[in-house]
Amino acid sequence: MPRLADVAHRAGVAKITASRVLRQAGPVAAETRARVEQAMRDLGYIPNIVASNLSSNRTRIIAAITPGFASPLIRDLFQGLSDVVHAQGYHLLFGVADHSVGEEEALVRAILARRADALVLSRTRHTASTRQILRNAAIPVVEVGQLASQPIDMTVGFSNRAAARAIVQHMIDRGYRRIAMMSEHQEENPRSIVRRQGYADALAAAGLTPDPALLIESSTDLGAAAQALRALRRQKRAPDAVFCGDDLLALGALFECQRQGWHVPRDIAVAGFGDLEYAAQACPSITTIHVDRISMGRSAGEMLLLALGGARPGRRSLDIGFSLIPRAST
Amino acid sequence: MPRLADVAHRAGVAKITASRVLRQAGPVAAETRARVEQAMRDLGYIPNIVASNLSSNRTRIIAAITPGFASPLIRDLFQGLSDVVHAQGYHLLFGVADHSVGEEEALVRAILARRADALVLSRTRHTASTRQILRNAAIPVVEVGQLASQPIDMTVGFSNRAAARAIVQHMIDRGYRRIAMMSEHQEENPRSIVRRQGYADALAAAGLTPDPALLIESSTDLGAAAQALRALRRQKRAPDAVFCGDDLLALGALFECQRQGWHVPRDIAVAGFGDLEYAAQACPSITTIHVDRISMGRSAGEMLLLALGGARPGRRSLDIGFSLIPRAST
DNA sequence: TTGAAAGCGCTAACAT
DNA sequence: ATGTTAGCGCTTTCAA
Repeated sequence: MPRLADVAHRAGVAKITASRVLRQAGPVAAETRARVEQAMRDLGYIPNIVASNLSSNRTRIIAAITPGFASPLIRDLFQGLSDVVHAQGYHLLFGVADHSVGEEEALVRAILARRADALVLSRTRHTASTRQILRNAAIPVVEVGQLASQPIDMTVGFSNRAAARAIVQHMIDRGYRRIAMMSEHQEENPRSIVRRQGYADALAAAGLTPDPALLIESSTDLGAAAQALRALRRQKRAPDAVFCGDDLLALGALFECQRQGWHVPRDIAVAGFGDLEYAAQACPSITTIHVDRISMGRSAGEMLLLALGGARPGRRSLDIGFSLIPRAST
Repeated sequence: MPRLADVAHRAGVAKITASRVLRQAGPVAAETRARVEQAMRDLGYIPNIVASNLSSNRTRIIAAITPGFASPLIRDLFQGLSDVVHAQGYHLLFGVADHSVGEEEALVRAILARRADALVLSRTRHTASTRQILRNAAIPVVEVGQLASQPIDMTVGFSNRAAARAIVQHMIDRGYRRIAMMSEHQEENPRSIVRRQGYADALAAAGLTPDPALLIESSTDLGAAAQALRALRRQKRAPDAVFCGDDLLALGALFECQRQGWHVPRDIAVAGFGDLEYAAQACPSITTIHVDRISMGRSAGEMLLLALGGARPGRRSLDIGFSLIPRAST
């Protein structure tokens, strides 16, 4: 493989001049530049960025730690993020930490060892030692999704609690009184906890007594959601509405209603969370919370790029908000 | 930041000995090892993998070029892939090439410049020069998804054509005769082309005359699918069945049937592709093609790891197949 | 089992 | 505008 020295030799210049052409940095005469570029083409030169990384102490790698690729949040987030950072020559390196926070810590170490320039965390709970390691590393870090109350560095997201509260409030306004909540097990999805808090907030604000029998867990699976809905309906005092912590659960509940011949929203109202592609088109369409996930990713990327550019902007926390989308299902 | 030399000094050994402990390579006395490990802990040492990369000429980075994160195929594929490669200390680096093949070539160059040890391509059409560059680079490459007929190196996937043929064949067997096909525009999704071929294969095998009026395009969007279905039904000789090139389109079509009061499958049968989570639970459940996407990703990872381990296995092409899942919608 | 010396291919800092 | 020198922090090779 040709090295920069080979290019320089062929162009009749010193290595550093070829390097300047490569990086488009520093002053190079147009004529010299052309000669070097020609030499690069002639040799089929592909720079060794690893060497560049070592020498310059920057990798142009942004690492991202995620619980997996499954969720639409993650998917759109990374779409927006990669759009923004690719445009500046950065690449995204992924670490998947599905399970424990301990796993996260090991990943953080591995990523620091790779000298990533910046880090994206799509989870806001971390071990104390993870926080410490990251503070020491002094690279830009952005926590994204649920807005972090005590960010390690920066955070972009929205309040799941406020959003859940808003949608339950909406159901109360519509006249529903026995509102159930179906959500994932908290271990699986930490957001369930805060969404439940928002649900409780709304009930409390309306002076409604929460009924533990109306809280039901379901894995993220339409079949499980259908089963959970049946369980709710079997109760003596069945709910007149159900808030699902996720549009996928809402869709499962909706299909179950169709199978059983329960009219939505007359027999039971259904609300979801996330505004996934099918929520607007379902029959009936599903009331939900919309979050601009792609722009969340973009904003995260922009904050990182700004920080990488040396600017340490005032705003270390960006609440991108949410919107309530009332539809036919409530 | 502490360097390996600092660790070595503190442990009273030479750099190389500390290096051997770090890499768990080469012979080190248990007692020496313990001293070095203690020194690492004392100093909070985090190795500089960039330096290691340069020196050893391996990065333990597997790069993946994808058209985006949106599709379930990509999502599950990378889930499986990352599971397998993380376990061996490899990390995944992403490049998104949504648009042109020219963009892909630039990305391939960038990735080779980063000295990725291996590459995953989730698209099987490439420029001649991309193929050439990759051949020269001589790193393991796996093309995944649609099984490549002329793989650059290795390929894991299935035949979209055979799968489409199978499902249309199934519809014919069920007695449907005017079978429409709804699919994405080929520019957006190259798989549409081969799925259409499979559709044509099945019609031809059954001696049915293909009717161009029954071919309709729709973007991957439930609203667009609903609109496309209405257009099909408005025709003088309306179809009695529609094969959607994607479960999402099938879901959109199904919802439209619900809204219009068209009975599925009596008024019109609907089939999809992909067996997404909602296909089994929809009302009625949707006939579709199932592909084990996660295991496809795992297999791709295993092939790469094998090749990286020096083995150049006989099988450079792995067809993981598909299965037809007949359900209530047909 | 341990170590000394010589790079890996590039860029930073300081000339000229 | 161009060049020289000296590393970046590790691993390889060879030797003891």
